Formats: sequence, C-alpha cells, structure tokens
Amino acid sequence: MSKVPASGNGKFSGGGSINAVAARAGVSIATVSRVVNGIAKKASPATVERVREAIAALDYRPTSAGRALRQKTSRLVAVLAANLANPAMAAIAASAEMALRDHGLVMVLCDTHDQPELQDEYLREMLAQQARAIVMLGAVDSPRLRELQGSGTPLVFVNRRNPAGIDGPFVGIDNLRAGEDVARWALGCKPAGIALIHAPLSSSATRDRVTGIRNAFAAAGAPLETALVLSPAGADHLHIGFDAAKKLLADGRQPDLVICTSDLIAFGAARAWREALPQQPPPRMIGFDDSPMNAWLAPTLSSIRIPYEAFGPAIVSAILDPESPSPRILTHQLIERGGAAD
Amino acid sequence: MSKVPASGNGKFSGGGSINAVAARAGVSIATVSRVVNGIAKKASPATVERVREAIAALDYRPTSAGRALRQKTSRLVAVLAANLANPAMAAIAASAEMALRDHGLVMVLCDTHDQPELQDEYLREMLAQQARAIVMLGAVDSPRLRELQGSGTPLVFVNRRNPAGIDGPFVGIDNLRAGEDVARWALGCKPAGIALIHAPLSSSATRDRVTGIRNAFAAAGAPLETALVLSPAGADHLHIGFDAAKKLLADGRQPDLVICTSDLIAFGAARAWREALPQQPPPRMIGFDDSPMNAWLAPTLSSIRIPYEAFGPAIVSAILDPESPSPRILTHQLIERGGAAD
DNA sequence: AACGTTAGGGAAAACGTTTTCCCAATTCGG
DNA sequence: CCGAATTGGGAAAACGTTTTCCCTAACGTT
Repeated sequence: MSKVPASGNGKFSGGGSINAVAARAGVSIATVSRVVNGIAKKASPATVERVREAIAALDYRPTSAGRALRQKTSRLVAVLAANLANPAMAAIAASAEMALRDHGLVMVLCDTHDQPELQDEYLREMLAQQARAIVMLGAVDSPRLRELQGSGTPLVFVNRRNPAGIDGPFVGIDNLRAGEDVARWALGCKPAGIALIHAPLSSSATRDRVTGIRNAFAAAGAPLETALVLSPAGADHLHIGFDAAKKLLADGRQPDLVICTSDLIAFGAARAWREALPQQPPPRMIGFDDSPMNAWLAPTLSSIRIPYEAFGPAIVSAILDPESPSPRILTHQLIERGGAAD
Repeated sequence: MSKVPASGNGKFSGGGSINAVAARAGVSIATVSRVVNGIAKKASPATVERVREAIAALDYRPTSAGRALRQKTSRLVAVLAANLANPAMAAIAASAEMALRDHGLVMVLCDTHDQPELQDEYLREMLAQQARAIVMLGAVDSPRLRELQGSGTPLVFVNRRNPAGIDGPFVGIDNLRAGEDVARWALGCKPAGIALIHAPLSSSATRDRVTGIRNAFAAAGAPLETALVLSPAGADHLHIGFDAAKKLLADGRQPDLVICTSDLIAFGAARAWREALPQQPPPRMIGFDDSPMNAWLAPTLSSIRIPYEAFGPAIVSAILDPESPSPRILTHQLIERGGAAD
C-alpha cells in the first residue's frame, strides 16, 4: 500500500517544508496540498491520516506567500477604518476580526484618519498584498476608491455608504429610521428647547441621521435649532461637538436637550458645557453609536446602540457570498440613560 | 543606447506586471527590480529614468507575494494587542501603524483578548505570513510565545515585559517610578483614607506599578488598604474595578482617595460608587495610562499619561535596529485633573 | 598596446505553493 | 470476462519577484 514516491531524485526535502511533510507521509507534495486544502475525493482515508500525522508532527502550516503567489489572492482582508480612536469603530473591527478568523481569513487593520490620501495609500498597498477583500469602515471619497469599483476585489462599505456614486454592498444600521427614533424620543421628553449638533454631511451616515431627525420634527411640527460649526476639515468629532456647543453657548442659547449625530460629538459638547457652566447641570443629551464605553463613562448619555457583535458576521457574509440574502441592515436600539440623575 | 532586450522570445509581457514595465522601459525585469529596490550602482541614470516613467505610467507596485516568497520575509508586522477596546492600546496601535508605514512596513493588528490560545493561534498565523516582526502589545504567557524566542523573527514587548522568563526588547514607561509618583501624589493630597485597586499581578506592568506604590507608602510610613477581588480570569479591567469597588463599599470602607492601576479599573470603580451612592460625591481617583478619552470623558480622573505618539517610533527602532541606543523607556507624566470640582 | 577594473545590465534559478494533466489500478455494468 | 468509468495519486508547470552569476563595453593605467 505505501508506495513511497520516487524520492530517489536526490533532494527530497528541499526547501519548502511541504516537502518535509510529503517525505514523512510518503506521498507527493501534491497530495499534501490537497489534504491541507480539504480537496475531497482525491486521497484515501488512510493517506489523509498519514498526511495529517505528518503535518501535526512537523507543525506544518503552508507559507502564505506560496499560496498567494499561486492563487493570485491572499487570505488577508483589509479593514480601512476612518478613526480607530473611536471605540465604536474599534468594537466593530474586533467583531470583524473574530468573524474573519472563523473563516480562515486574517484582518489587516488600518487607520485612514479620514484622509483621502492616506486611504489611497492603503488601498494601493492592499492591492499589492492581493487582499481577498477590502472593508471600508467609514470611507471617504478618493480617486483610487473609484478605480477599485470593478476591479475584482470585493469591496464592502460599513457604516457609511460608498461616497463615490456607485454603491456597493453596505453593512450598517438604518440611519434614517434611527434618526427618526431619536427625534421621537427627544420630542417625547417635552423639553423646552432642542438643539441638533451634527458632523459635516459628507458621510451618508450623518446625512441619513440628520434627515431622519428633520423628517420627524417636521412631521410633528416641532422647531429644531441646528448648530453646525464648520470645524477644520477632517476634524475629530470630539472637537466638532466641542466647538459647536461653545458656539451655542456663546450665542446665549440654552437648549435643555441636545441631539448629537455621534457619541463623540456628544462628549465634546458635554465638555464645552462643563467648562462653560460648571455649576449648572448640563442639558440632556442623546447620541448615536453607543460605544461600549458609554455604559461606564457616560452614564447620562442616551444613545442609539449599534449591534457591534453583529457586524463581523454580516461583513463576512457580504464578502464571501455577496448574493446571500442574509441581513446587512442591522437593527439598532435606543438606550435611554440617566434620567436627570447625577 | 536603447538596446531593446531580446524580447523576441515571443511572450514578452507574460503574467507578472513587472514584465510589462520591463517591456515598456526596454530593459530586463532584473533591472526593473533593481530600480524599484533602489539598488544603486547598477543602472545608469537614463535607465533609471525610463524605468521610473514606465512604473508611473503603469501604476506598478511589486506584488508582495512574489517578494515574500523570494526573500523569505514579508513587509507585514504583526501587532498582537491584549485588548483593543482599551483606548490606550488603540492609541499605541495607531502610533505604531504610522511609524511602520513610514518605513514601508504594514501593520497587521490582532486582538488576543488576553487569551493564551488565541495569542498562539495568531502567532502561528503570523509566522505563516512570514511577518517581519511581532509586537506584543500586552503579552500573556503561552507555549508558542516561548518557542518564538530564538526563532529569527524579531519580537518586541510593549507595556508588559515578556511573561516568559527570557526577556526581549521592551518599550514602555518605567512603571516602578510611575507607581512611586502616583503614591507620592496621593499622599500629598492628605486624604483621610487611601485604597488601592489593582489588576492581577500576572502582568509586569501591574506588578511594577503596585511595587512602586507600595515602596513609596512604606517609605512614608503611610498605611494603604488594598482591594483585590479575584475576578474571573481574563476579566476586563472595567469589571475588575467595578467588582473591587463594590466589595470595598460592601465592607463599609470609604476611602476618600482611590488609586487604580489602570484607567479602566478606575472607570469601573467610579461606576460602582455612582451606583451605590448616587447622591454622594465619589472619592478622588487616580489611574494609569491616561487614555485619550480621559480629557473628554473623565474630567475628574487624574492619571499617569503614557506618551502614545512616542511608542510608534520606539517600536520601529526596536524592530529595525535592536542595537540602537535610542530610548525605549519612555517618560510618563502625572496629569492632575478636577480637584474636587464637579 | 595590453591589461585590469568597473559600470551597466541580461539570463536564469530559486522561493513554496496550487492545480492541471496525466497515468495506473480498481471497480462496475453488461 | 471485457470495456468503461472511477478513484488515488504523481510530475511538472505556473505564479511574480529577487538575486546570483555572468557577459560586454568602456575606461584608466602602465
């Protein structure tokens, strides 16, 4: 049964450790490869067993460069995040990582800092790496992103839809509905004055949230003050919130409820309030994302919770079988916190 | 001058896009490779120019699989972080990423969740990827980590020293001194009662911090209550702090100053206090790390600031020239916040 | 004029896989 | 019992680089 392959060719274990495995199992490297890749119907159970044993004994794992070269695609999946300092993004990334790992894929996480040039640089590099797919966790418009459409590489947009016109697969919550939910909740609080602080409308997430909020206010015939300070481009949401709130206060407006289109904006606004009026309780606030830290650090901030844990599987499904009908629009939940307490 | 190479061999631009570049520039692929890699003294200025032009025109970038295969090492640098949800770790990772990029390296960020098995799994994968180096951003002891010593792959420990005995290059602050600084500051506050909440001593960072604190208290002849609740292994620092503070309160102890060995612990403790005694102001607190969010979200928490931005360059230097005397022990700074205010 | 040196650059091997093609042996259908 | 189909598995090509080895031409030195 165990017909040892030629192997008399002199150098049987040359270089590639797959050779060592093949030699030990008494088979050809082709067979080892097939066993590793689970190509059924090409090896008898006995052979598979011998190869498995050899693999285990030699602690063999195929070198990725070899496979990538041959298959013209690697097991790397690039995740380009707009801002890793945002705990919500970090949470999504963590979820994606686990889900990818479960499918034998490796996440490469990059921080584009919301800058088109940096994003392009990473896109380039990831193409050179023959990434299996690219996940844009908060994309910004950039030349290379547009080129990427149509190239074979699967492209998934998370949180923000494709900033270039053509839209690809999207994973995220229904921001329009979330906006409406927030607005309804705010109106339900019967506040004396409501202000809205939002980020630049360049991202679809912010745009949809704002639209949802406006729609609901319009439907209720309620007034809504908007504060948008044009912070320097690429500014942090923390600073956007801070600057906007400062302006609000400088204008003498004192809403008792503030809607922010992201938690980070709310944090910034809260700080502005704290610094301007240390003794007075800050207005009630609500944000979006409900980053995992909120429960610990922001006990008075209500928020729209996005289901982090669900992002990973959704992203993987979007990559692996783009046609699958599995849900990519995840359901959010309004988390109400800290009535008027401390 | 422009002696076109053979090229009459039929298929001049077969496959590798380097072939296309070579064809366009009228040189061999060897020359293209040399130009790309900046091998001086091997191509005339004119040739270099032609090749450059071709590269630009064709938007060529060498496929990493090819290089990795040939060179037996990739441009990937693995960063294995213990917990990405910790904004301080995320900040260090971001800093590392930028520094690596500046040197043509690509960061692969993984979250080990402080679990030895997961850490080993990633180590394995990264070896298969022929990572240029491995950065342990909070390592935990694991079998494969030990094996890795001595394998050629450079290994750098950040924040926590090598949990296995043999210690390799380390980047981080002087935790012993930081602990002493914190203790001295605490004593300087002249509080009525001081409590210490710390994480399990399995990490060198925590160990050193606690030792520093104890040393300083002993030197001052001051008493120090310690609260360590054995939270489930692998528990989040948030929960460790929460549980410990709960226990402290349950025991009827009410220190007016609490030292925590990490900010996350402090967040957890603060929550416990808030929930137990909503009307009463919480004790003064000090932590370690001063995650970037603190300035926004924890205006009353003093902390030891670690210089995130400095980590990236230090890590890169540790990888690229291990012998260089550039500083790997970075200087921390005590940030005092929110006297007894709000 | 002869000779060593150097600069410029090409041909080809090597890297570790996967996959196509092929072949031998066995099983199956009649 | 013969031909057809199937199963198990090997040989070798291909993937895109880098790098070694080699060669030629030009140059400088006596």
